Amino acid sequence: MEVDQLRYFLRVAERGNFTRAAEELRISQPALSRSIQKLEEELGQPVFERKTRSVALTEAGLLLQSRAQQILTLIEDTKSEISDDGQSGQIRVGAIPTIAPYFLPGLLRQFSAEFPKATIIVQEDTTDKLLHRCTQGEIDLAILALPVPAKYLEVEELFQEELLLVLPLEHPLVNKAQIRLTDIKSYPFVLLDEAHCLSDNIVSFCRQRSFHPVAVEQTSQLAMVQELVSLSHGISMIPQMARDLDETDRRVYRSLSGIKPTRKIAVVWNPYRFQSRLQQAFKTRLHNYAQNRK
Amino acid sequence: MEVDQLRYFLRVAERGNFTRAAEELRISQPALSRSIQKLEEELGQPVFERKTRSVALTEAGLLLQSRAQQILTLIEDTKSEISDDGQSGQIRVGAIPTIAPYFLPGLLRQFSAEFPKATIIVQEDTTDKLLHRCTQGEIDLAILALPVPAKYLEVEELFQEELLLVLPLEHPLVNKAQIRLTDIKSYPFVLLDEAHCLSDNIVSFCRQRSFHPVAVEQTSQLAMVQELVSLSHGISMIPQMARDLDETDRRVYRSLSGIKPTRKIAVVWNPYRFQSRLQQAFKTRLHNYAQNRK
DNA sequence: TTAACCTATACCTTAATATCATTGATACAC
DNA sequence: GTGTATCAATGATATTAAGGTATAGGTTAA
Repeated sequence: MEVDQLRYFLRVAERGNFTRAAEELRISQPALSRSIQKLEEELGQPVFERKTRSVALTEAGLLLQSRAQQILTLIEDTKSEISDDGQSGQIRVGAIPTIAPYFLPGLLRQFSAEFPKATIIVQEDTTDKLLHRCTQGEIDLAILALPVPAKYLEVEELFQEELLLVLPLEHPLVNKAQIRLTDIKSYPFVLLDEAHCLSDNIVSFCRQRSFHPVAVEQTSQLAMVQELVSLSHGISMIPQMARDLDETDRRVYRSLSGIKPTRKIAVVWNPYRFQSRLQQAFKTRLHNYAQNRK
Repeated sequence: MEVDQLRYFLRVAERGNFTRAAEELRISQPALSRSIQKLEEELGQPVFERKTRSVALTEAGLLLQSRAQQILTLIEDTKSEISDDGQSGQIRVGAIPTIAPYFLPGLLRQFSAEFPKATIIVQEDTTDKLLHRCTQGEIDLAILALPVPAKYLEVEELFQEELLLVLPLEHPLVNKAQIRLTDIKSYPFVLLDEAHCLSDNIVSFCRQRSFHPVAVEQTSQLAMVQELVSLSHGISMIPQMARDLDETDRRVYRSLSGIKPTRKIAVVWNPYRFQSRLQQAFKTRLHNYAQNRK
């Protein structure tokens, strides 16, 4: 049983298709077929049930899948652990799009200065995809907003931040001394599309106070939300960190009176994997940076 | 990092010598050297410190040793687990020399009849070597006498049996109606050499009753002890199971009056390794056989 | 200094694994 | 129902990696 065979096997299992898996593995399809054949020969039974348009795992294959995963992870972690000098290496950080551009740059600049030999790879994605990648070991840690359905993952809260109301310049509420939640009920909202958890945060906050914001427009970027608000397409709520970097005067930010909407930012990682010293250093710097942000 | 590389590495680490390890691995020494070199290249640092007459593990090597062990065990167990049909496969049983020939044949006959496809390999060795092999996964289970210093191993007692006094035909004690421990104090003993735990059992039993048996002769086999007793070299104690198979009339077996010396027989295995269904079947048959022995 | 002992290197052979081209089988569209 | 697209498997061939032999090179011990 060879390491490559296991790697190949897992990819086929994931894709359910030899041809596709072979492409991703950058080997030819016949090579992949034969590799799996050898594996099956050694195990004395097939691991895939070949259907006409796809392949499915057999019972033995299902068992092998989890074991192969373990074996490869153990090998990967062994290599990291041995090469761990606490200074060089790479850290793969995931973050949701409503955090990444507003929070990471400062942290990364600071961290890179302290650890010049380290390579940091940032991946932006939605919460559920980041959690999946974290579980799979494709990223080392993820920075996202609570709540997270994080089974088998470690979660540590970093900080809480306010969501600010953002209004067009000429909006009637701009001149109101105190804006309460009930005041905004009747105005249409501009929100991020449903893949983003920020919308969930906002909607669930409103719902708890028994109204459902009417979204007139759904976009995929926070900057777009801000621009649309400036153009009077609606009002919205924007995290403090995004507001801090917004220097325009074409829109107005206001803090709600009464109970303020907030979101909690947390870091998530897979505790079953080896944590390099560099990773640990990154996490402590992350906590410090989160504390001293203001 | 290849599976073979890890296998090679572990052997060199164990032997502390490339040439010797290569012989055991049945590859040439240069092939082994190169394989380790590639491994070190991948890890970015040496795993062995080459001394002039031997090689020692570096810090990285020490780390790799335990990880490599884990990885190979995981791979082995995965293969067993997948190929496990509950009928075929092999079981490697270890037993101490004072148990193996008297206890195992009957059990093995019975087990082989029920599981004709199974292969059973019996290895006779001393208690500490068997425990070590069990820990290393070189044998699946061991049958030996308590007490066992079995860290990280599972121990289950099978049964207890009496140690019988064995005397030459013309020995003065033969005609005594009841023989007590105090009666034998003055007679010289024939014992197994110190590698065998049966001697420990006997000596510790006597010691607890405050006398130390004088050994005039030390042999390495129980059959030899029996023969020497017949030739009046001394007296001894023999486990019940060995007495049961001894059909000669050239020596006399007697049960001691009062507190009788005994030994406890137990089965030991490594709970951290995968237990095949065949192995589990063997263990239940082993328990049954031990119970119904009489 | 020489012999013994080890590991590393150079060079060659063999075996494993890849690729390319193609077949064979099934599903789906028209 | 015939044609076409989709896949995995196979055969022939090329490439690459691993292993073997011979030997160099370095260190210890007699």
